[in-house]
Amino acid sequence: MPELPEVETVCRGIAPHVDGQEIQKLIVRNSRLRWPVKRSIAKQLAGLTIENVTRRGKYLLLNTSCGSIVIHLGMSGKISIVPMDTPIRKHDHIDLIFTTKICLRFNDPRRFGAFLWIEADPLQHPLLSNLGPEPLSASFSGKYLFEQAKTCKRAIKSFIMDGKIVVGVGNIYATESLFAAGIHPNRSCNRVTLAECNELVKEIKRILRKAIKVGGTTLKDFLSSEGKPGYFSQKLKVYGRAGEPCLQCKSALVSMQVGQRTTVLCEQCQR
DNA sequence: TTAATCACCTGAGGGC
DNA sequence: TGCCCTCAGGTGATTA
Repeated sequence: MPELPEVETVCRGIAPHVDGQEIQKLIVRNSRLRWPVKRSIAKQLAGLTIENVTRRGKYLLLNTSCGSIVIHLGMSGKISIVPMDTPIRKHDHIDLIFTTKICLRFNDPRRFGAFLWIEADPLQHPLLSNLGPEPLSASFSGKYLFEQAKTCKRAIKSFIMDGKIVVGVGNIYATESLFAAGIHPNRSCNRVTLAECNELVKEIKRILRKAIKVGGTTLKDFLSSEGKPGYFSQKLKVYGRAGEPCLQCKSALVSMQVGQRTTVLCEQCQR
């Protein structure tokens, strides 16, 4: 399931293949993604050149001179760079074919992903304009998190997974970061101190950087654009380990629901 | 205004 | 072996 490190890995993986490429055509085999893919955009895209590939939160932006293709991988989305005559597999919904006969292929079994064409500054689009800071940027600090959290009564885990607060922190990294910071995921935001916010932000940044370095986390669904798995799952300390001993205190890790998401925690180490 | 819940969707895994 | 059921999860929309 792609989170920020996975999307960053894909972004870095596809950029060398698509930067400067001229779009020949768009093939939409299945338009039923999170939002219907308008087949009419194929005419608009033909002839445009991808100037660069960037990322905002979990959105990939393929930027051209007159707009951007915005891709979200959802829960199970994968992007691969393949020769255009590569056989179609199940769930290969979209092909973006370049004049060099290279194809950017979007595969998404669960179809929670998105493929949009935005004819303006994508960062002003409603989907992206309200997003919080990038977690690895200087603007995401302990002080920022504390200021946002101090008047809020939500569970801290739901809070740091809210894209309006900070982008790109999904269930896996929120779970791991809260364990590393020793904070119970169900604690109300307004009961988290500035010192704890500093520690939590430090851990979020550390864990995300580490995950990016090894290419993301492979659980059931994620492979990079080159088909390689990420290796961060081998470093997870709590996620997916309910019932197993805590690596710090040896007591059994427990599983609970926070904001309709499964969370694993150590009740001894997280308060 | 804020927070919680719902809906979307399919593959994996377990039970029978 | 095959069928059925449950679970997993990101995020916008809806509801309380």
